[in-house]
Amino acid sequence: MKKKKVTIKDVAKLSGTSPMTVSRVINNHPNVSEETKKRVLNAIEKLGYRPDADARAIRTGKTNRIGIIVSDIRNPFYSEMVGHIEDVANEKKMFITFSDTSRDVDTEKRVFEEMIHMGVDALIIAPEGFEIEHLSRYADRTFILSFGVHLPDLPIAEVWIDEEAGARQAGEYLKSRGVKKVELLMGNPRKFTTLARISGFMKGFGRIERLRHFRVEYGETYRYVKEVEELPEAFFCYNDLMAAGVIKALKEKGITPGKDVLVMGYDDAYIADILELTTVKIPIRKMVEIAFEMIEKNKKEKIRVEPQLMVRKTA
Amino acid sequence: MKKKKVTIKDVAKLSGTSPMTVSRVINNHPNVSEETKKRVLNAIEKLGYRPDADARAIRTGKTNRIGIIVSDIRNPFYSEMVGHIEDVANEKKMFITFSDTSRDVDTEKRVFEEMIHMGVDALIIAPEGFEIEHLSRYADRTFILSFGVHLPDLPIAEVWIDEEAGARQAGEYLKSRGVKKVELLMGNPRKFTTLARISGFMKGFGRIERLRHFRVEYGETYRYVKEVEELPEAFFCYNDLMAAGVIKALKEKGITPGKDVLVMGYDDAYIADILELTTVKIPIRKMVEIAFEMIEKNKKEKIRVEPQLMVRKTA
DNA sequence: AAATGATTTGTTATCGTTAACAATGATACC
DNA sequence: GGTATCATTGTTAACGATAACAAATCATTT
Repeated sequence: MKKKKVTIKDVAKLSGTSPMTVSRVINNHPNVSEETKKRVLNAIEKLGYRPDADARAIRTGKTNRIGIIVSDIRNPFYSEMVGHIEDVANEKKMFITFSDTSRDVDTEKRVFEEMIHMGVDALIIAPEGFEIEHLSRYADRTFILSFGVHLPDLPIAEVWIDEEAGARQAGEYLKSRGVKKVELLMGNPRKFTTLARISGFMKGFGRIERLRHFRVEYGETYRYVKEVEELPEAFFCYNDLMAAGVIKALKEKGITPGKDVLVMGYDDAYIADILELTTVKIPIRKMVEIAFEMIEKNKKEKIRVEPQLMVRKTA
Repeated sequence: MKKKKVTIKDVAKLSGTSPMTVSRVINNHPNVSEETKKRVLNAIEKLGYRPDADARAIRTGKTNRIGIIVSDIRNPFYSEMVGHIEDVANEKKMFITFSDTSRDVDTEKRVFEEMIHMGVDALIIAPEGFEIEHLSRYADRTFILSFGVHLPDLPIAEVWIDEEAGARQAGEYLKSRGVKKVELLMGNPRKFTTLARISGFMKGFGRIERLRHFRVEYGETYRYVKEVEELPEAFFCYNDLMAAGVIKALKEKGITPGKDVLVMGYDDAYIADILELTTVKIPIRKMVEIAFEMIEKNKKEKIRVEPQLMVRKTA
């Protein structure tokens, strides 16, 4: 049924050389005569040979694979992130081994361990609930990079988002618009990110009227706002998806976002553009570039990036 | 710097057995005495041993990897698809090797070949521009499954979407609403999918007023509708993203989608819900389940699924 | 022409695991 | 007791590639 594999030996035989010579050809080693090189390449072409990545990995220790772990690929922030990483990986002809944990901490833990053990040249994680000790146990096995979250005590690379600064801008902006009563619609209160956004916002805005935590899903805030009786002057949401839920609920109540009630999101996913949502932009593309730079140079630094206010129509 | 790898030999030494016995333990072979099993497991625990996936792959031919190739992970249809596949893969403890071709045909060709050669147990593709011969050359090397697109002449597995039937429903619906003049805002005219949706729609609706092709991006239709002078009574869009662009443009023109002009999308991505978009739902979750069923049973069939009309507010 | 050095090629061993077979020890049966 | 039977364990070789070394070839110098 399945065609048998063409190996380096087949190529060697057909081209009348040794496996080693073939290996040298496919790896562009300098000391191969033009003539044999040609013969080998012919044979490769004729047989449709391609080196076996796994065999290489086992011998050289280099896998040419980058692992990515995110908590929910359906969230535009993460699709955006993965999309950009893919762009770069394609350029460099690397493969991506991808995992989505569905925000489940146990799954997260498991796939993290498995990725380390299956062998990746670098592992990019957008940590949701990683426990510190757990992570640090493996920090010396692979190049691990935290994408977004700042974990000061861990000896791993980071491109971290200064969430405090970002949320603070949002707070200051809403304050400057004369808002007095805000309600925050946040995510998981045990996540660093959530905490940072809350505290940042408060630094910029001052006292908060109300604070609620939801699962980071569009339907959650929709249902809440739909049912709530007393509306604030403004909502600041954990991300754009949740803001989308708010907007929809408001509209159904006959309330115009941006006029009667202000709504702000976070991330600047593409729905923000579609909905004219005022939000805080995270520079994903730039972050990915920095990440690859660090991976390539094996620099285990912690680089900070700052989000930026995007004023549109809803606030 | 990097910690050296713990291998099966280390475990054997520590537990006073042979590598083969250890192998048997980790693979749950029956004939291992309880006693040695315990000793081995202890040693594994103590050393933090995990089998090397690459070594296994090379020896057994099974990689435990599933390859996915999509054209744009930022498109909600594909994030949804990948998300569901991940859910199942997680259950089965398989890894996913993922590739995004950015709709580039050459990249698509390249990663396809590379995936085949790097070794995956199955390869799920959502083909954009695959050329037939190219695909069939590899059809006997790996289990290849086309997700969505119907390629009748190719000897590969499929869970294909009956786009004609889906688009036809849309056409019939719009006709039943008394619409006379429609405009179709479609994608790449060389894609099977595009063609099927056009012809299906015409079967349901009849004569079409106008037909345009765009890159499958939100901004494209937005700019177009923004500038166009004469509006039809209804738009039927290639997907929800493009419909989102239309809606935004209409609103900016002071036109209410669903009242003055009807707008329909396709896919039923989550923005459809957010925007109250009338659309055609593709049953992704179900498709993924069928796909895995086929992969597991090694059944090279072509299963058809039918989309379903979702009436909301914009049409 | 012999010696030297540089270039090109081949050999052997190994990466971590498992398949196939061999060996050991225990148990059962006549 | 001796042999057949079974469960358990170990040995060897191999998967496909490459690193490290050795050998062969060629060109260059004296």
